[in-house]
Amino acid sequence: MPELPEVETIVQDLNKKIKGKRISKVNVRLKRIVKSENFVKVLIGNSVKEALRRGKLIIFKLEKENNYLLVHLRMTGQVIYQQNNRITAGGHSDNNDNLKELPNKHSHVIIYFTDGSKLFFNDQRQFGVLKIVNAKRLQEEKKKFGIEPLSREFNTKYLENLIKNKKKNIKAFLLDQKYIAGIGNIYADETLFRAGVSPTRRVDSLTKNEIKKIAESVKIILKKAIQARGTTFNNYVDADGNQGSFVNFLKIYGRGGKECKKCKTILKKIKVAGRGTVCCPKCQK
DNA sequence: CTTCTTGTTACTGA
DNA sequence: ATCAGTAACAAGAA
Repeated sequence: MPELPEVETIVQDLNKKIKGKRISKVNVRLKRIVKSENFVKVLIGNSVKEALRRGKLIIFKLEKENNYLLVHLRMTGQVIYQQNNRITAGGHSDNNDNLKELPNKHSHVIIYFTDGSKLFFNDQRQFGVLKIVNAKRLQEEKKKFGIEPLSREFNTKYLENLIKNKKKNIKAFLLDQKYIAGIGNIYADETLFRAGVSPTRRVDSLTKNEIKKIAESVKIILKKAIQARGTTFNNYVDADGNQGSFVNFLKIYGRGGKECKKCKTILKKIKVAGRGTVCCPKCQK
């Protein structure tokens, strides 16, 4: 599941690959994925100035007329860059089919560049979204997101102010993109385990020290995950088709029923905020 | 066959 | 207004 670290990895990779490349052709094989009428028209003849990220959203700044291509991968979306019939940029993958011939049956949009390279948007579940927006609309889209957790402004004090007068549980709060942008199920669970806070705790019950721990843990976990080029829990792959290695550092996600790495207590799998949630009843209070 | 999975939005009822 | 819960979206794994 592409969350902030996975999207960041993809964006960094793509930035090295497609800056300045001009689009010669666009093939929309599944119309539902594309939410803009002018999608093909805007892209053809345009070029990519740079790739950016806001939360889990990929933003391609286009050269012409202040337009932007927005890509949200949702659960199973992939953005794969292919040059000379060899894959050099990755995304979330399933069945390692990114290593096979592209396009495959999940390749819903293909962007062709004038130098012969291609960008594939693949999505098994077809929940991903591609659209074209202008500068004004981009600002509106960006405004829906809360603070970037890796920004300087995000610290204990900021988080303290953010949760003021809120009554949600902390897991639902961390997952809510309008408060903090980019955290999904994996990193919410890992963050709360590291902070020693139960996912079911209401935010108005947290002590100042717990808030501090959570703010610090968010940053540390996300930074480490980016360093590891993301989490390949199922099938995510990095720029060279290799797996993101953060799966080796997961302490809690996907480990329900197994022993806690800290205290050997059997980890609980529960449902919080409508999401499968793993926590240690002893380490997380 | 059923159930579960994940991100997001929409909707319900409290 | 705020919050919890659930359905919906689609496809596949178990």
